[in-house]
Amino acid sequence: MTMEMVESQQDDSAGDCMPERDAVRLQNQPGRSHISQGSEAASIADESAESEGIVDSQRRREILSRRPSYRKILNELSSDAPAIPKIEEEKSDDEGVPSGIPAMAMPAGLYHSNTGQYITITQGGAIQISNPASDGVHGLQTLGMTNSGAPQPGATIVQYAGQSPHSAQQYFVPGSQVVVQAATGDMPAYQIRTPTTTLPQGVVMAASPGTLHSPQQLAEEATRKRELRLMKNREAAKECRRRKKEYIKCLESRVAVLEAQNKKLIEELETLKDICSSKAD
DNA sequence: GGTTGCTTCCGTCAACCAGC
DNA sequence: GCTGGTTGACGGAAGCAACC
Repeated sequence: MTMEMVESQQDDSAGDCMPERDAVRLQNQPGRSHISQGSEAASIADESAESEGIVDSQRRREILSRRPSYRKILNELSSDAPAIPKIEEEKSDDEGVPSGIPAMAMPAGLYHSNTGQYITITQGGAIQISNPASDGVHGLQTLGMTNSGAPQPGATIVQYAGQSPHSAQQYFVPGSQVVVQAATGDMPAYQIRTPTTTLPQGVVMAASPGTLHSPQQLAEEATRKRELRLMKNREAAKECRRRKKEYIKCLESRVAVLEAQNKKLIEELETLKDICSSKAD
């Protein structure tokens, strides 16, 4: 349990509603110092070691060390105080869902097609297909999903609003599910279903590494990897901020509870003091 | 209406860290 | 050692209120 953190958060919450970013900046003043800016922080720590000795350096390194994740901290908090809800671990997409039936309320996910496109499943259950070659956001295609009238049990038909320039597209989705282009014609359909054969989980690259020969292909692959990394990090940043907000809310509620407890104990103490003084008289 | 300051949100980068 | 997840820092954009 990191009491230092709770105390610091209590101090923060006790003050005015300074934005978290500015609060952190003020804490890290002056300049662009950052507790986890590796080389910069290390250089500061090294300089202090020379001037202030090994012990001080170690203490400084402890201060500079990275904090545990919000989920970890909050779960530790909640283990100390059962009233505080835990941040739930990410559940697999097919958890709690009958086999073969897609989870329509699945969290926003990012997937990669065998044609180099990216598929994002939004909170609302819609599927967005983007082409990284067209600057990511541009070329976004949104698909509506419906479960009604599925031709086979457990399959979700995704009706494609636009004309697909590709043929025989196949989208692999974690959770032993696969999105496939299920029909041809004027209105191509997509299905999310459990594959009959074992498929690799997660991201499937557009081509096997052995098929990449030309520098252009390598560059495209590098660009694709970068786009994928950026999109994943984008989603991770959103999730991280959400957890941070939840973490701060929990800390604030904990502060409120502790303040109430403190007030109650002070009142009890005053009552006992009065009783003792009256008995002494 | 234009400007300014503040706040919030988001995307990106870079570093750290755990799991393999 | 590599890889992918996590998160602080930073900059930009947008919204809003106060002021001129």
